[in-house]
Amino acid sequence: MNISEVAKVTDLSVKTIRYYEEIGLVTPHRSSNGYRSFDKRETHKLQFLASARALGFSIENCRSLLALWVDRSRASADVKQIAQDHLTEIEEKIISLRDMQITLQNLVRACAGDARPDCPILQGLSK
Amino acid sequence: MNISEVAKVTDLSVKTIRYYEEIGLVTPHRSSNGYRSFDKRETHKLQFLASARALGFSIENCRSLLALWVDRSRASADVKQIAQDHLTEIEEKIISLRDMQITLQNLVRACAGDARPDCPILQGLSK
DNA sequence: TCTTGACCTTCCCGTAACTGGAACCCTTAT
DNA sequence: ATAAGGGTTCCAGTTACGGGAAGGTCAAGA
Repeated sequence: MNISEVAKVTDLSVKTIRYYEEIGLVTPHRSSNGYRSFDKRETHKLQFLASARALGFSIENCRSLLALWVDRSRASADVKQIAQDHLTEIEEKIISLRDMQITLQNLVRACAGDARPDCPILQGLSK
Repeated sequence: MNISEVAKVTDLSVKTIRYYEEIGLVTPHRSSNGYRSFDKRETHKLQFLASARALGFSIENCRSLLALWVDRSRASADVKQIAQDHLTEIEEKIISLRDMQITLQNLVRACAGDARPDCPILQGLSK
């Protein structure tokens, strides 16, 4: 499969796939004309990467997960550790965003949002 | 005030303050020795910026908010618009993170996390 | 006076994970 | 012959700074 076809089935952009090759996540063969050629295995890797990225794993975590995925003798504990750590990060981000949300909601609610200059939002920010 | 002192009172890093000057958010005077010298006004701007950044506003939004802040003839509607848009972004991020969280929680729960290779997390990612 | 240490300066590189664009090659159809 | 629609590489830009080098400035102590 050529790159644009793989892009379609994996729902990744052509640019992204080239980037993943550049950083060593996939290693497609090359046709005689120099075009990348993706077999089933490399395509499946890209699908795996797409799923992991969709769950917010960093590229480096994806690299680790991919290595565990191809390693038949892995321990599931190693996978779980990565996932658990990532989950913790997600929870922290949610908490941080929620704090911002609450503060902002209060400011927005208090602001008339009309033509007058008085603005509780700006007041809140200048303290 | 010299830069390190301002850094302390604003709780911004020295690097960050220099960066804010570079992109035109603040314009400190210079002492005869070339050191930056922050008066009350510039220091207050930095405090404003620190608050806005803490609420997750982008630098460009901070620039707009700062302009409205110094503009005595602003309409509070303009401020509210920026805040409301940002609030929407935050809500979208939270939703996205919560989706990831739920999916990941299910995978992590299903994974034994022991020495065996069987791993529902990897299975979930390879679909 | 000299030196030491703590300031300050500018300048340049690196980060994450790509995206956009330029310049150019390959293939197929008209 | 040419045009359209693939493909290729390489370079620059994105966000909001942080790290570090090379070097000027200042106040205090020996």
